[in-house]
Amino acid sequence: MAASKPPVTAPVKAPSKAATKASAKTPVKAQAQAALDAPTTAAPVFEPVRTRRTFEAVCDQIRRQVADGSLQPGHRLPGERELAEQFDISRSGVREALRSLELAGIVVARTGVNGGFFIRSGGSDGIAQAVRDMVALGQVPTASVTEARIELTCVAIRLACQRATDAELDAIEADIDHHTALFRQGGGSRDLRSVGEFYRLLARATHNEVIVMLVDALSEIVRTLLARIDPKPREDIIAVRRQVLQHIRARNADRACDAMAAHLRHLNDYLEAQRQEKAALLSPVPSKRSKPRLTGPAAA
Amino acid sequence: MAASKPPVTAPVKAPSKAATKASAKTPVKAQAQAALDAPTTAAPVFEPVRTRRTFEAVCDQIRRQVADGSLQPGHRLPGERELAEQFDISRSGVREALRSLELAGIVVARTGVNGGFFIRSGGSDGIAQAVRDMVALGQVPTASVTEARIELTCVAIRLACQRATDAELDAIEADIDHHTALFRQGGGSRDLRSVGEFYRLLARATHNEVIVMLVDALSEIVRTLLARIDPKPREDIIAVRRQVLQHIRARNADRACDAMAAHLRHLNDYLEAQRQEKAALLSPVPSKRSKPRLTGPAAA
DNA sequence: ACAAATAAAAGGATCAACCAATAAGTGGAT
DNA sequence: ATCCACTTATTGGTTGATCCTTTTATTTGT
Repeated sequence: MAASKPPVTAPVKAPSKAATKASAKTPVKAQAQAALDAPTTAAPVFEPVRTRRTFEAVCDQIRRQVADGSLQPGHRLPGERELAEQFDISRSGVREALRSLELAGIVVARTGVNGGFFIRSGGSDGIAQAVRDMVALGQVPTASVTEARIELTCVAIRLACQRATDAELDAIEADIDHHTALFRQGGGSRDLRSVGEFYRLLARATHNEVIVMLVDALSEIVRTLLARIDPKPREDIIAVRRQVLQHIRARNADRACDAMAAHLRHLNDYLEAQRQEKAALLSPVPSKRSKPRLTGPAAA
Repeated sequence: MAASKPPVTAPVKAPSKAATKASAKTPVKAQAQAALDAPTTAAPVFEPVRTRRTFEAVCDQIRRQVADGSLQPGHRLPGERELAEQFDISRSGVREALRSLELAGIVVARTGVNGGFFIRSGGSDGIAQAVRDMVALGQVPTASVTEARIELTCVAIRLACQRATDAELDAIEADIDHHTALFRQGGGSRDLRSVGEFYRLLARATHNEVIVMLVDALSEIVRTLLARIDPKPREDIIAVRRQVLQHIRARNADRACDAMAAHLRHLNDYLEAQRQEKAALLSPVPSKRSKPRLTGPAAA
């Protein structure tokens, strides 16, 4: 049966598929290893290449097919069991690969009959997650994040001034009106969640999806970074947004940028001050509450 | 023995750890499901929450500990087997979680005794990968990518004009000199690889790590997007870089930006033309060379 | 004292089940 | 004929046991 269908995917492992599966499994690893232990002698002209675990090879094959259009959004991959057979690896290996692709936002899993893994269409969470991880891990100060966000927002405003259609600007205005109503209504603290909608709509007016993705990601990061801090000047936010929108309508990029940047900077300072205040309260008791680390620093 | 060590990680699954493991395993999923099928009645005020597969819960716990500093770069996680015991899940689940974290650049695996999973320190490949995936998948036109890159580079230049130290600018100049030597030497096609170094150094002069990450990612994307197209104007590139550097040294952001943007736009046009030309050659034969898709479009 | 052999620890991979969710079919009651 | 409940097959989700490979620490032999 395996011979009847076209060899859609190249087996990840070795030459052929022996019956007992006790065939050689080393060649892939040998190649990877040879590329890996280049002893960093002269100029670093070599690609990272990295160790090739089986699931990585699977990921690469699928990624490549997505990249060159062989696999398009909505398409369905063969089932885990069938993929395992085609790649000639175990189902676990396939699953690890699919996990990774799913985490990266490439595919999405659906259970049940007629389920399976499908190529995703939209979604830009991947970038947000990546930036968030960098922030959490790389000791990037939050100031850098907010600054980058300010700069990117200004870029978006300038492009929007050149390209925004009336319909898009109307959508922004509708969003502002929506928020105004929520505030008047006494919408409590829950409305912080939709702060990003304004920026997303603004970015969309640039007609550049990459800008949308980046602005969206950074806005979301800042939002979660400074979450649960309750900012007072709500009316301010509304006012500034209306102001920025009017400047954009007038195609006056400079004034729109200035207003936006000043607002964001001010807001950032305010929130940063609160953060420091809160940190000062907590600093006499670094405490290590009850969250021990998994293990201590590594020996190496 | 399990009781002697502190409960470092909360078991992912249910209440307790029964001896036979035949205990209930539904509560986590039940909760997730309850949160999931909120029928979208009123305003979308709920967090995405998403279905909680076990490995996702594991990822979240580790991510959280990384985020709040309990786990810092260099630290070592317990072994897969021990983690499986602590989380009270199978080793496969732990592996899937660790795979995901590794793909995201959070941890790195080392085999052998005294090996294990370690928290990574640097690295910004995650963003590049995310953007690349979006491009491959989301049908983002390459023009959007290059435009975003141009805008971001200008942002970097402006910030660099404000903050760059002489040492940083000297480093850029050294890089340019290095490339000049390579070109004169007739370095062939290999030198395209290090195009990004200039932009990385430039971005680093902003003293904003997020900008560095973003510029780096976009530069790398553009580089791979337009790979194997051999640009003629090499001397041009060197000349423009020197020019931009001089403008930055003079703290003249506007002129530096203009020079850079004009150059990038021109280069982009040139490469885009080549791309279209190449596409025109290929279009009469869409061919589907020998790379069949895994399956056809989904029924759903 | 140094080198080779060995043991141990850790990730890497596989297999064979079984569980859970779900779309599609089946069949009876209205 | 229509509609609802039930069954079923398929597919991802999870488990645990078993083995392989790599790497370091230790032992052992000269």
